[in-house]
Amino acid sequence: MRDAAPALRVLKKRSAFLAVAAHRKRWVTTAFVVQAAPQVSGGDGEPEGESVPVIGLGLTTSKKMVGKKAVDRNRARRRLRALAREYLPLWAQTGHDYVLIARKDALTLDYERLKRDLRWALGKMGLGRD
RNA sequence: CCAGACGGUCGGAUGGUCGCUGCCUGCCCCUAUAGUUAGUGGGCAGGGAGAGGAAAGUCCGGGCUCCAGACGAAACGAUGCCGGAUAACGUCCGGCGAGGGCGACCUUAGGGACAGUGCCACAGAAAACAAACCGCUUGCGGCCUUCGCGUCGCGAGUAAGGGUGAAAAGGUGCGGUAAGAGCGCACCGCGCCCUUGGUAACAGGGGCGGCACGGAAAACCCCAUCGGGAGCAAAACCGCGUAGGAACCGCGCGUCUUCUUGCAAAAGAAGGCACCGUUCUUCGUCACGGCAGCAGGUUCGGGUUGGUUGCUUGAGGCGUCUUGGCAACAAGCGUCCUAGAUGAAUGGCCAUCUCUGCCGCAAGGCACAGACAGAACCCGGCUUACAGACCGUCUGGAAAU
RNA sequence: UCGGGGAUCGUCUAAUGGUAGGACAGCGGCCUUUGAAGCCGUGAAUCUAGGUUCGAGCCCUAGUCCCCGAG
Repeated sequence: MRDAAPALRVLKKRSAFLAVAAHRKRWVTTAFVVQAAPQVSGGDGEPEGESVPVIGLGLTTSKKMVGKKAVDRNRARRRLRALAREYLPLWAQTGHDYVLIARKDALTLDYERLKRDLRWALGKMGLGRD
C-alpha cells in the first residue's frame, strides 16, 4: 500500500461538468465517453488540509445518447457508477475530475469488456497509473 | 373436453461478494457546559428497511401551502336519463330507456329542436308555413276515310304508382271514391289527458285527437348543476450576498356644512358629497383606507446560491372478523408500520433452482428471468402499455350417466 | 410542475361538414446533335383507433410523435 486509497467526490454542479468538458481531453469507447481535467485548486475544491488524494467523478446519461426510457438510463448510470467506484481509485491519477458519458452499448456489453475499455481509455489519455 | 363471458390475485425465489441512502442502538471525536449531561455536528461498528400495478400519460377530483376585504351578476370552462355512494369527481354502485349477441353478457355524451338564429351539398317537380315532373281521374273546346276505352289544347281534382335522394310529411289491411286521400274503420306508431305501480327515470292500463310535430344541439344556442387563482421550483426559517435604484406613463392636491382660535387672511377638528386606492377578465353593491408626493402600471438595471423544515402515520394497509345495505360503501373491533432520494439512493458481478421459448422421434441440447416499465408533496379515480402463471362464477356445445 | 400549438403527396402549402387543390421535385413523351428551358401527360397524401352525422381533413373522445413558452 503505497498511499492511502483516494477518496471519490461526486460532481454536483453544472459548472463543474462544463469545466471538465471545456478541457477538451477525452476518449471514446463503444460503451462510454471519458472526459478528464485537472482539479482547480482554488475554486470549489476541498480545503488543502485534506490528507487523502481526491478523484472527482461525474456521470451523464442523456436521453439522446442512451434512450428515452428512464429504466435504461438508470441502468446505464448504475453500471458505470459501479465500474468507476471499483476501478477509478486503482487506475486513475488523483487530482483530476473524470466525467463518464454513457452510450447505448453501456446497457448490453460485458462487465469485463467495460473494465478493459476503461483501463485502455485512461492509458490512451496518459492518466493511468500502472 | 371444446369454444366463450365476467371478476380477482401474482408478476421470480435463495445464496455469496463488493457498494449506496435514511432509521435505531453502542462507542469515539467535536461543540456547549464547572460538571452531570445535551446536540440540529462528524466518524466507526452492529441491527433492520429500501420502486410499481401501472411508479407512466398528466386526463379529472381532492388534501395541503401561499395569494386575494365580502357578496352578487356577466363572461369563461366543465358536466348532462334516474336514484345512491363519497372528502370530491368527468369515478364507482344499483336501476331505466335504446342497440347488439343463441346465451352468459356487452355497448351507450342518453336534457331541450313550438326561446331564437343558421344548415341539409349533388340529384330531384318539391328538402320543411310542403310540393303537381311523369302519371291517374275528370269538365269544356277542337280534330277525324277510323266517332273510340282515340288524340290535341285549356282548366280542375288527386299524394295510390314511377323516378331522385341519407331523408319525400305516419305504416299495413279493409272500406270508400271519377281517381284518390286519416276521408272512415281496425291494429301498430305518434301526441295529449286520466289512472295504477315505482323515491324517480320509467313501465302497465284506459280514453281522446285524427296526423298536427323530418334530421341535426359531438352547429351556435337555451336550461339545470358545479367551479376564486396559483402550485412543494407552493411555502416558512437560517446563513451569505446584491439593491434600498433609473426612465417613461397615468393620477392627484377638491368642495359644502358645523365647531374652535383669530380683527382679518388663514389654521385645526368633526361630518357629508365627489375623487382615488384595496379581491379575479369586466361590472355592480357594500366594507375598509386616503386627502398625501406618493400608493399604481410598463421598461431597463441588479440579483436569482447553500442549508434546514415542508417529507412521510395517511380520507393508510390487512382480516375465511361483526353489524347495516342488492351493491358501491359506512360504522365497529383487532392487527401492522411498509422508501423518503435531491447531479437524485433502492445497485454491480457471480452461482443454484424452478417457470418460459426454440431445436429434436427421443435421450437431450441451446437461450437463460427474458413483458410493460423506475418514486420526486400525498391520496381517490380514469386512460394507456404488458411475457407469463393461477383462482373463482357463469354461458353455449359435445360426450358419459 | 404548469400552459399553448401542430401533424395533409418525397418537400412546402390550400381546402363554408359535400369529388382532397396548387407549386417544386420524380417518371414518360414532344422539341433538340445532346443537355437546360419550354409544352403535354402521369403516379403519389389527410398521424393512429373509435364515435356523432346521410356524409368527417374539418366536429367529439382516447392515444402516438413533434415544436414553443413560464417557473
